Amino acid sequence: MSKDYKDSLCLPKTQFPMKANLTTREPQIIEKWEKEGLYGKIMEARKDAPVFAFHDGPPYANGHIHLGHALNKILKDIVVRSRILMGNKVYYRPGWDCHGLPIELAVEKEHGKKVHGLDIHEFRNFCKGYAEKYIDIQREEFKRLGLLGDWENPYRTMEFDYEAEIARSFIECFLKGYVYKGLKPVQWCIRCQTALAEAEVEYEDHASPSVYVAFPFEVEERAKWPEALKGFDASAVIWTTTPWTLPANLAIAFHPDFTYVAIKTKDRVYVVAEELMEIFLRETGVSGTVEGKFKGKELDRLYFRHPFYDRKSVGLLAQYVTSEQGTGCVHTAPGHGQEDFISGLKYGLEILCPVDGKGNFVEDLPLFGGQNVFEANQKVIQLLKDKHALLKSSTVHHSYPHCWRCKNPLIFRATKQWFISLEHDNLRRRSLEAIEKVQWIPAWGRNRIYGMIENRPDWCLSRQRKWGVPITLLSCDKCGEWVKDRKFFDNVVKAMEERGAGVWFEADPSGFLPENFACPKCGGKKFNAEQDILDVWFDSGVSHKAVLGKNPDLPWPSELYLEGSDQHRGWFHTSLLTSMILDDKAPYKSVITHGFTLDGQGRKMAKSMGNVIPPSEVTKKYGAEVLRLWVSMVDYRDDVRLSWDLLNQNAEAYMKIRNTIRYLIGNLNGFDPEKDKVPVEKMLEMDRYILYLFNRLIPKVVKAYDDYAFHIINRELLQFCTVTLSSFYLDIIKDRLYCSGEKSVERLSAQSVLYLVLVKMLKLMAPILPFTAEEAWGYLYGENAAPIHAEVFPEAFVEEDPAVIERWDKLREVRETVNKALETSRQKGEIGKSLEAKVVISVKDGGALSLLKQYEKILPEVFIVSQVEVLEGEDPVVVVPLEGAKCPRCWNVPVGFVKAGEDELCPRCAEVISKLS
RNA sequence: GGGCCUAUAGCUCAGUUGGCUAGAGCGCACGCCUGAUAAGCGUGAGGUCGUUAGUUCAAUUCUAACUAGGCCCA
Repeated sequence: MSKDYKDSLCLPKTQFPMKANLTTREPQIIEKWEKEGLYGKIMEARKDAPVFAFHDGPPYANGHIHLGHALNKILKDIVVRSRILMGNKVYYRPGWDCHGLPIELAVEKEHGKKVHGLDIHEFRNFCKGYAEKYIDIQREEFKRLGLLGDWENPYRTMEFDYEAEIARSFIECFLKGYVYKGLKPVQWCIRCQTALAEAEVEYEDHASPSVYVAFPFEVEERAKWPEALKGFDASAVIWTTTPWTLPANLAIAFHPDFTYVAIKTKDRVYVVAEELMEIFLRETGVSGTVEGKFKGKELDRLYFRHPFYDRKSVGLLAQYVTSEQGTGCVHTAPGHGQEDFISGLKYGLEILCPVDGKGNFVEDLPLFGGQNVFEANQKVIQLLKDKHALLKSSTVHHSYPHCWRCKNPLIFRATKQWFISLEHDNLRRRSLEAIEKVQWIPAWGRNRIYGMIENRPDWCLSRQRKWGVPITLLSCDKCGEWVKDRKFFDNVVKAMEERGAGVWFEADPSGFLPENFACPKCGGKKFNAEQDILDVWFDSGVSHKAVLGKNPDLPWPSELYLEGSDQHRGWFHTSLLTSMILDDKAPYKSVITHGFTLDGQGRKMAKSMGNVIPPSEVTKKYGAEVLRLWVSMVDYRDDVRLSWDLLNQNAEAYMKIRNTIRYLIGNLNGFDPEKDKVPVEKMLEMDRYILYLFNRLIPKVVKAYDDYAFHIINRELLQFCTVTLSSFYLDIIKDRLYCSGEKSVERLSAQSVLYLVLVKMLKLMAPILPFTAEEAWGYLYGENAAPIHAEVFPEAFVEEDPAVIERWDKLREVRETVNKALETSRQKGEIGKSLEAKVVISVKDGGALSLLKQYEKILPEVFIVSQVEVLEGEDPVVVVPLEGAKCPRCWNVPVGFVKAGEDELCPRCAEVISKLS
């Protein structure tokens, strides 16, 4: 029985725990970062460095963060951290969007009826408190993900100076002539006499009249009619469930690509869409024959006679015309419907709305003046019947919008609203031109936002709400002229800076007028103040004004915006428009979008589906690093999937990386880089080979950071750890590390590689795995070392020898063949571990033969076998199980033994032992 | 219904301007090791490249339609 030689080996040794215990360790590291002021230290270290301007899009201050937030903010954090390691100064100032309807609704829900009794200031205070509460909650949730930034000083759209900036920006838009007041249909409750937002609408079953109405073609234009109609006096038939809107009818919409048919009955000719003809005939009981067909586009701008007023109704084309119900000829009243309104704008129609806030027709409306709209339904139907315009009248039950407060049915009613004109000063065209100058990542983002800006209607800015920044305009009571006095606006903005946007509601805003101000138009002295507030999209849309350019570290324009792809319609869009108005330039140079988070099956995450994974549960179960690793694994430009299964996969990948790091640290035990580092040119060739491979990895990873292609980094780092290091290099050098003399050149050479790789690799992964990088950094350099997060990325650091790389790539191929042969032998039960084998390689190819001959001495090490013989011949690889005794120290089966004390050891071990004593 | 986008092994990704038997890692299966041990190593099985048509000598790659999914409109 030979003695135990374990003590004579240099086995890996470290306190770096194998078990990450992220759920408890991460919060400790975060606390440490805060305590030592890590972010301040980094900013200090980059004091004179070039600034990378990055602007945070503000999440809405409502509710807990969800996975989408986590994805977004972790991506941003990887950007921030990687740019810092590229040597830039990056000031990340997080923001929150604080105003708006969802918070108002939440406050109303929270406080119940009590809220209705509150005056506007008390109500706004409740809203403010609510937003603050959720900012605090979200801030903690974000910090838990390891996000680096100025969390003590975020920007908040409800901050007084921010509110003042919103007002100032709006005033600029107004004074530059972009802002006008126009009509727009909104959901309206005639009982509460108020506009309702979509979120306040409840859909319930409702019984409505259903009528088919004929609109005769204008006979005077017969020449322009489709051929099929020319011989007849034809009528287009519309279908509606709101007969009371017929007095406001100004148009009939057709689908340009639908086929329409002329149906001849015994006394008239009706036009309906071919696809809906059958339903039409069945519903109305009309019978007739098809006399001809034509496309909807032939009806563009033809005129029809209104069934009971002496006026025309124009034919227009619209994509929204459906072939699922109705007749394919859609009654259009621009004052009473969203789509009707859009079409009305497009065709230059009046936004006619002869209905007041109580739901009564205005007094001067012929035939129905003063009547309630719902009660007027039957009278309209009767009138249609009298005019022989009614084909059929019945009742339908369908889902219809109701007021969530009083539960009464709503109507669509045009109301006066403030708009930003897309045409004023060529805003639309200039914006489109600006889009071309921005780099969109991925590239299709350009098409998406371009199409939206190209086709969007004017921006409706006003909301009949309380929690927001008021539209600070006054109109003359006498002549209606809007006050454009600079001094007045300055006073308003100044007051807001001091006391917040609420000042507008405190007293009569006329008080902000200069003394003795009179209307320049009529000399009037009495003014009325607007009570509406601004769309919250305007708030966040001017963040570039309120946040950028006020601090040298956060300049305007921003280098980068990074948000979900829904923001092409949202923040990117509104920011662009306001910036074009205010500065005639986009506020960003490049824009990155990421996709949405879906479940493991690629389905949307929803409470009702039970597939929601809250970030807090991920950090609780796995830790932020695992979530961050997931973010870096997926190609975020497309939608991304997350499931517990996927997290598990990432937890294992994390363990692989962590164990590799741990092993490197463990084997560097006792290694003093100052004294022990072997210069590259004196290293063993295999060690240099690994260094070359790692050397190639560095620029690849740094470039991927620069390109924001994080999933490439994930793959490259993980593969380097598993393939190059763990299964190849580390496995091979075990013998050298453990069994060679502690300070032998063989061992120090390998340790030098481990050291270089570890230090540089930690920096490369620090943006993705900041906690782990920091933890390992501490084991290398001690707890008080300069933080890894203020380091810079490594650069390629050795001159590669391509011949070495080529030779070793080839040797690795041979190694694979040898492994297959060993496995076969193992399956046969001839050997267990590979050290029990001798390998005989026979090759014919001259080049390969000389290569193997050249390396014959170290091949046992490379293949992790005891002996290797290289022959010229045809048999590729023969595995010979070795029966002989193994060296009790290194477990190799040597060709010959050497006496060392009481035992026989292999020559190498004998020498090492002899030097020990 | 419209605009934009996506679809390659169970999962996450590669696949240069169309051209060898479509790759990797993970997972899985089987095995080895017990001196990285709640670790490490080896081997292997998995793909009609969403479907269908078209262009071409040749299509995962180009075109169209369809299907499924996502975002934004309506």
